[in-house]
Amino acid sequence: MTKPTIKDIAAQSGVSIATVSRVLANKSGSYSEKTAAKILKIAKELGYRKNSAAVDLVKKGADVIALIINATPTNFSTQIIDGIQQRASELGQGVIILYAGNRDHALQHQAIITALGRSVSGILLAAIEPDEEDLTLLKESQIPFCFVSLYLGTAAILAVSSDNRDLAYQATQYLIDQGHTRIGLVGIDEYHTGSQRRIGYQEAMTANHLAPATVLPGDYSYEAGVRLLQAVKDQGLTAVLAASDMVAAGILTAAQQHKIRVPADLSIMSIDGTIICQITTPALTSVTQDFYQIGRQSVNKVMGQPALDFVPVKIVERASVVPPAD
Amino acid sequence: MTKPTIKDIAAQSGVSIATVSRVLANKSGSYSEKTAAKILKIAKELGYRKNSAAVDLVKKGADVIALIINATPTNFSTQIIDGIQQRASELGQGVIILYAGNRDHALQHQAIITALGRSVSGILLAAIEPDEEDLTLLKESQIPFCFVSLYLGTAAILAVSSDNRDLAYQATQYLIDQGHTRIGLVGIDEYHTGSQRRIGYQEAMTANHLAPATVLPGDYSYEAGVRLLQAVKDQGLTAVLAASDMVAAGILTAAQQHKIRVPADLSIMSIDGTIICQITTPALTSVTQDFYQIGRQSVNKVMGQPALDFVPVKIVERASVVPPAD
DNA sequence: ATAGACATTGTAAACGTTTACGCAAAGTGA
DNA sequence: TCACTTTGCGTAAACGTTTACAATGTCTAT
Repeated sequence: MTKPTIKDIAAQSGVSIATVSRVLANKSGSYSEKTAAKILKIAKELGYRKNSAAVDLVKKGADVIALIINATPTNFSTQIIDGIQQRASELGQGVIILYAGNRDHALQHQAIITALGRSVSGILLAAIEPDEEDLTLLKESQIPFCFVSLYLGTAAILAVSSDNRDLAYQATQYLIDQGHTRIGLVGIDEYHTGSQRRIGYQEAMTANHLAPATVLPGDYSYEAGVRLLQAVKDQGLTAVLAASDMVAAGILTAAQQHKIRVPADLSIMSIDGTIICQITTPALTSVTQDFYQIGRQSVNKVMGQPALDFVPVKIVERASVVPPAD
Repeated sequence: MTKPTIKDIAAQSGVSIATVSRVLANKSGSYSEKTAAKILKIAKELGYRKNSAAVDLVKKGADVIALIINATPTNFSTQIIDGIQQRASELGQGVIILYAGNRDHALQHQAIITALGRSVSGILLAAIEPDEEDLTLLKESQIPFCFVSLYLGTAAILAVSSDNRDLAYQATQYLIDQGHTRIGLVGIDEYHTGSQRRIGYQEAMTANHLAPATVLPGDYSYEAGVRLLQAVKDQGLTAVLAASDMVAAGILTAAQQHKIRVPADLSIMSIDGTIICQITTPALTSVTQDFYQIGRQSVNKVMGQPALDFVPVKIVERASVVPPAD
């Protein structure tokens, strides 16, 4: 009782495999209703299922978008995935997700290789910082790829993200408008996203004649937030812009352990705006990214449709930012 | 400049495609070092990459495990994925993740079809409640499948999870040991996992001669927790066992809005033990599941290796449970 | 020198589809 | 009636690998 093929269906229904294939592929207009009905019936009886490998082989490529994603300490991924999946299915594309571990280089590379080997119709890289090798691999592959939630700083490489410079500028300006002057940027990485945010932060500070106080690098994780609180305290900051909701949460709980009151003694503004912001006490004021939209736009882009480069952010006020005490 | 195949390599190196294939597949002992070196060099120069479709076709199946996962409101997924990925790669299997949306039936079904069409070597279903149709589809497919973090109540179907009955029993007993008598179970679903937990809860209550007070069904989400607080209050409970960290977080923030002090007025014990438990104030005491291990064991199981059915849980005390006030 | 074992390679079939091409039958317009 | 188009279907090639089998050459032990 082996897996049935179109050959079996052909045999049982007394037609050629070509006809079976045409019916099964819905090439309407090239078969009669009668044979179609017969074939479909037999196919169902046999429990027939198309062999995608065979289809991909002859069609030279799968109608599938590969999404490579790493285990970011932060958890915006489901919204991105939702957006991608939705838009992809509107365009008749499936989605397979390849997991690149936790900034694990080998896994990341492996995932790219896998995607290329499957001749997918597009590759999406979410929150992935590529190295040179990955990049040339992708470029030479002839298959379109697009970075998601990461902007490499050049229009030559497809990408959809928030405008990190602007995002940080807005957030910093918001803090300044509240009356803060000793503001730090905490938990950013040292790569593209981080440096773009750093620039926005610095621009906002100098535009308001404030000395850019402190940038404390990290890796967007909860633990980074916890660890960096000491430095925040030492610098005598009255407000911080946290690189992610997780960093914000880390700073918050660490602050509470140090008897630093939030927001009375320290205001925290978070970047991302996931549900984490509602869970903490106090709830975190954030500059919220539209991850769902980022997802959608990225499949547009990788499929050659018109798409946004930057998806707007918005500030949502919750309870973790107030004017400084002094 | 089309994508190079073994044929191109064969032509350039003056050997047959069979030899190229053998070298590229590392069939050691069936080729000489010299030709291997030559072939590998040319392959690299050409930027050759195997066509997985062709390989899968002739090999009748891919060395890949498909993981079907839904967008659970709770976020234990990355740990499960980590475990799966790790163990899979130890066994020489790749992993592709198929996203089943948010308990979206059509998508769920679609994902199963896709996995079957790709003749993967195993299918893992994480936190998926199957319907009859899905189940027969899987059973008839001849390819092994295993539920992850969900036990269907019969040994006939492969599954790896925590022992939900025992988990709920332990948690309830813990609350009782703290002196609570008016204990509710909040946010569970009405399917397998939920009813197993309900049983454990009830057993613990009756074993301690307490009337099972209240079971408030939900969907494991933050919103469910928020919504159900009113009922918790109305029932005059002094402690709740929340179906997930997200539910617990929802109950907590809603309680704070109602000026109910946690844990002084209401103790909250959470099921899952993800990082969410550390983020809230107070931190959530939880019965913590070992999701990483669940992931690992599930690939063992689906690959026919010896594996645990139930992965032990442990109670970790944080700050959200204290003895009742009165 | 001879037989057998072994190492290395080539030939060709197979995997399950899609699709260009061709052909017969049926329909259409004059 | 004829010429032509359309409809429905079959034949066979193609996609890029793997692998059974056969062929060749080399080595070893007699």
